[in-house]
Amino acid sequence: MSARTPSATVEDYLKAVWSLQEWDDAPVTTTRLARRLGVGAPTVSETVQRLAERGWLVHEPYRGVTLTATGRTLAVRMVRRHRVLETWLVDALGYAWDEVHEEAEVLEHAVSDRLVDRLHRALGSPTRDPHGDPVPDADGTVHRPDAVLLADLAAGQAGRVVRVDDAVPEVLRECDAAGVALDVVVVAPVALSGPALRAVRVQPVDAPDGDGGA
Amino acid sequence: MSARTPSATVEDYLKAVWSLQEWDDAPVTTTRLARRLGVGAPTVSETVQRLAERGWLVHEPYRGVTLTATGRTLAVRMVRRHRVLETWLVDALGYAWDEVHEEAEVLEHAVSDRLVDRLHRALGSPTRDPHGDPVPDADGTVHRPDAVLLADLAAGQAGRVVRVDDAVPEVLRECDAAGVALDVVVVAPVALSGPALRAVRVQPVDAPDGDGGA
DNA sequence: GGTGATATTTCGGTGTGCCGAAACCTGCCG
DNA sequence: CGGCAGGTTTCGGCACACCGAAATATCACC
Repeated sequence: MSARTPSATVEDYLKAVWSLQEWDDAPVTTTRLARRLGVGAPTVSETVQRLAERGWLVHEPYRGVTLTATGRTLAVRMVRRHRVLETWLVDALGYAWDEVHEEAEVLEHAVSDRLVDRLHRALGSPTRDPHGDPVPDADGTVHRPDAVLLADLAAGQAGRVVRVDDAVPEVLRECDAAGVALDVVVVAPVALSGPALRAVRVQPVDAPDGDGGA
Repeated sequence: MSARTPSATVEDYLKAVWSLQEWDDAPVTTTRLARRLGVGAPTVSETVQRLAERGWLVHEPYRGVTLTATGRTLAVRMVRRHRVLETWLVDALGYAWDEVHEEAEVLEHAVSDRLVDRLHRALGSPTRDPHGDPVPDADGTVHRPDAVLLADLAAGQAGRVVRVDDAVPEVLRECDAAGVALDVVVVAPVALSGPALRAVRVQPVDAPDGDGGA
């Protein structure tokens, strides 16, 4: 139950739990966490137990995990750090949007809240990162735009791109090549691979005036 | 002898060894390292042995440690990271010079060389950090200005401040209060505490026209 | 309602990095 | 040159974070 300073591993686990639930509310199992974190299933089982003892999450054995209020706060803080850092890398240092994820993944464990807040302000207090993901407020509020997977968009229907999952760099480069970028209006079907279609989220719009990309 | 990716601890130890020799060539003992790193003497003994096995340094038991070429390269890379980061915090984010050390100490383990190089360029390729310490080149070259301790400056002699040790924030704030900043010309004796007099290095100059601070 | 495939946890084991207590060198001083 | 006070290393032990192999639970299908 001790509340010591969380290690980078703890931060990673909590952020992973939160992220797995951001766009999808299927139960967060240890196996999904293992895949996400790139470690073995036994490691996750064990670590999850430690985190549960520390009060960051609740573990229902063989069922899955849920964040406690404390855990969620820490998780959202990590997400904020990650997204502010990605924005900084792109806006201030000229990185491409497919190059920032890995770098931010490491940096997020090393920046103080103070630094993140200054950085955020210096960047003009952006509300979303280069991939369209919302930047949580410093108080932990997250404004999630409701949007559908591009894969689920009915043929002929138009949608404005509001978010592209940044986990797989190849997908981002594929979007670049297809002209799919934030705020671009596309019309289904769009010529993208399956993974890419599931990485892009759009807000349906009425007036299909863009060229779509097909 | 394996050459795996160095951990943050390894980076800290190597940088500490290098730093203890930057302005002073007394032997680097495990005890000095322990004080510097804030860990116990047994820990240092043990860790130093691991680093020696990995080929980063040579350990002469009961005598002290010396960096190998590989170790020195890594150490200087860490110093470069640290100093570029400090410069960034001050120049781009408005931190005061007594606030950046701790922050950079953590960040230096999380930034890639690529990021540091971009940052360095974005800052205008500075050759020294906010405390006057030289920023090593990307290839590992360090240009150390020869300068004497303010404590050793003969009375009546003038000197231009070229470097202030940033290890102790209080010393930096004391300098602020006394008007001692980089490039300021002071005349000995200067009204500073002992630790501060030993933290400031000056280059003697012929024309004592500044007001000194006494 | 049993049974097997699959998911999950337990078990034994490893490397890193830390500690206090105890053993050990080294150099100095009488 | 012996002994003592330092500094230094060795020893036993701990927490974290990982793994593969083995045991165990769950669920879906017959």
